[in-house]
Amino acid sequence: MSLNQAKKTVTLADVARVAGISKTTASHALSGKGWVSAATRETVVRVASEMGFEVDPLARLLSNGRSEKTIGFFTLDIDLSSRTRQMQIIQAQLNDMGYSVPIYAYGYRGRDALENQLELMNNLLAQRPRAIVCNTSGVRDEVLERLQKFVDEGGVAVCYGYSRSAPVRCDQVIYAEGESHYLAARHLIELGHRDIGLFNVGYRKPAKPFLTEVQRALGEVGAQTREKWLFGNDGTRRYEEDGARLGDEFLALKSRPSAMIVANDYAAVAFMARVTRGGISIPENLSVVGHDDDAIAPFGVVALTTISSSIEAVTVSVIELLNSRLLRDYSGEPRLVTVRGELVVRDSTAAPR
Amino acid sequence: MSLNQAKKTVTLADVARVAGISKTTASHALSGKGWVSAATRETVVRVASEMGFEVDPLARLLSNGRSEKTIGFFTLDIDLSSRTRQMQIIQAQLNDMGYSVPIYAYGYRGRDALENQLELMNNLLAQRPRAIVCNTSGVRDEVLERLQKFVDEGGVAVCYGYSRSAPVRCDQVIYAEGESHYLAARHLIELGHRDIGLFNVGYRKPAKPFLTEVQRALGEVGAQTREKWLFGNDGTRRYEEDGARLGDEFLALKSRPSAMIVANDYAAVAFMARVTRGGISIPENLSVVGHDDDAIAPFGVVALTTISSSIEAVTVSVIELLNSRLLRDYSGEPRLVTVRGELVVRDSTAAPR
DNA sequence: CTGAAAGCGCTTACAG
DNA sequence: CTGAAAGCGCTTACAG
Repeated sequence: MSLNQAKKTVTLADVARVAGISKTTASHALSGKGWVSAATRETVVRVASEMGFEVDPLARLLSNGRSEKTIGFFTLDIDLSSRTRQMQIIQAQLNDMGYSVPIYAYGYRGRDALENQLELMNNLLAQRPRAIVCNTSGVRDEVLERLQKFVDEGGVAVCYGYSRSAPVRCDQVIYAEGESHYLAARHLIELGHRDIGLFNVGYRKPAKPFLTEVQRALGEVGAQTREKWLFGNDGTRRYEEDGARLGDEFLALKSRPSAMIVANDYAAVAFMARVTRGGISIPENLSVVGHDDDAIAPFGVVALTTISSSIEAVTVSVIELLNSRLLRDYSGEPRLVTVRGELVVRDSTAAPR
Repeated sequence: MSLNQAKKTVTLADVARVAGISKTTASHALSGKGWVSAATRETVVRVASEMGFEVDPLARLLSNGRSEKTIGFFTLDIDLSSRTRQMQIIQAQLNDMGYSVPIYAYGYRGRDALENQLELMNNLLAQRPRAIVCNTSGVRDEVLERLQKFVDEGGVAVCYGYSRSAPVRCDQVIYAEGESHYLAARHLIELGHRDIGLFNVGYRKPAKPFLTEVQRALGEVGAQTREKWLFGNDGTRRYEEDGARLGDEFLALKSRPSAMIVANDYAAVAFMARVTRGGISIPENLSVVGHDDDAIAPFGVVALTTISSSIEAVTVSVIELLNSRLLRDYSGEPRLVTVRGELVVRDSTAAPR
């Protein structure tokens, strides 16, 4: 709008003037701090509501420090998976506790260059929230350093993410990703599989904890992974599209593994559909295990065996850690909670051949 | 943290003192506004960075009005569907244009009581963003009134949502939901179906534009909907769960329709899986059409025929409307852009029997 | 119980 | 080119 017709909003001073008292008293009356006679308070409250007065949170913040009722949520990617559902649940719970919980996210996967991440964190920090919940998945160390500073200055932060604990001295809950993949591999091995392929989302090839844990499981029975059967992607597409591509690559294989571990249920469901239509029947010719136990898992071409990533448990822990700091004033050492996945057997896995 | 050891952060005044100049000049040097000698500017910039100075956005805001570089995103529900992908894309584009785009959402479906909605909007407004993008789906009029006030005060807002244009005098893009369902119904009717069932998410029964448009299509061939075949839900579960329940209800039906229009692809996919395992084959015994063309649509038990909700088109329009106001300083009358869905035929529909 | 005054950290006319 | 001063809208010792 070119004409900045900003209607003068009503301020505390206006209220005070109309009510015939000082700003100080008006402030006290409205906030409930300090002493004010019942009569005065009543007048002020009435006048304020008549005039449509609302305190400017900015001014309040500037004059008194931290924003007590807001908790910032930092996450790089809001994907269409249980992970986002998890964020929602955390947010909902905090809302119920009376906090405002704006989400600082940066578009979708593949856009989170360091510079963008830093800016995002700075924007969040600028709100001076009471606390910060940080999904550390994909977050760079430089960004976590800023978070560390926030903590050092007396802010409370709770981080959650995969495998490695983030380099921040704050409460954390981590999901033991490697162990989960180990579970998946063990399940397949016990069924008799030795030729196992891997697919990871967001990495060119299955990376660290995923790959090594599957190799460990395989090693226990004298088997190993094969380079040809290691798949990944660049993490910019949707899970289903990645899964379908994987299906194409799989169908093009000269020699195929008898089982696939696909690190995302949506990708796994799309993969199964593509491969089934390519003539492979699951689980007769191919076993598939997913990851996350997303809502879609039971409803694909065949009900998907998967690893529950304990969305629930992570959520509960995050809230609990936060509560102990916020409500119970706990101020001890940072705590680390580890959550494990569980195997959920459905119909997509069976003995090979 | 009980001991509020907040390290004194460095302020503009500190920088000015160390650089041996006034706050005014320091401010000018840093912001690039007003005249400052090159030498002074250089000194100030160096000192500032040495001291790790960063302007407090709050103070800046309080002293100069609106927050130029932030655009607030208001949406009630971040569901796990294309709708969220759409939000991400809009956010990403705005990020690329240099805006910070915090998301103000309120947990998940079913939690958005008026009171909560209002508070959410107030929190967003408190940021004094340059602009607001508002997904009006499910948003109450009282909340939109607040948004109207924002617009009246010179803020720019763009709303987008289903069917009805929101009661706000601002640019809007609406998705013609009713027409889309009409398309779905026509498609089925042309295939020969007369017995069509409906499922809507978030409503107890298929509501206004959905129901009436399907009835219109049916009316054109002298057919009509049947009360028994109208399904809905309360909108608090995940789409897949809703779809599975629908499947159970469908299987329990004494007489069944020959086709179902399911207003969400995830629900439709789960519905198909459940019903298929219950012995119904699609499309031989039952045709199904979904809605949204979500990423999952092609990958269920059978590839789903659906209506694309033109996520892309909505996104483009929202950005364009925003740009014309923000970049090109357009300040004319509010504009209304209508976007239509398109039928995407896949394998879940065929002639009945 | 009430109020004058200082202060939060910046920006911006306005006067040199 | 530079700076003293007022102001953004509130809160909070501190003094009545």
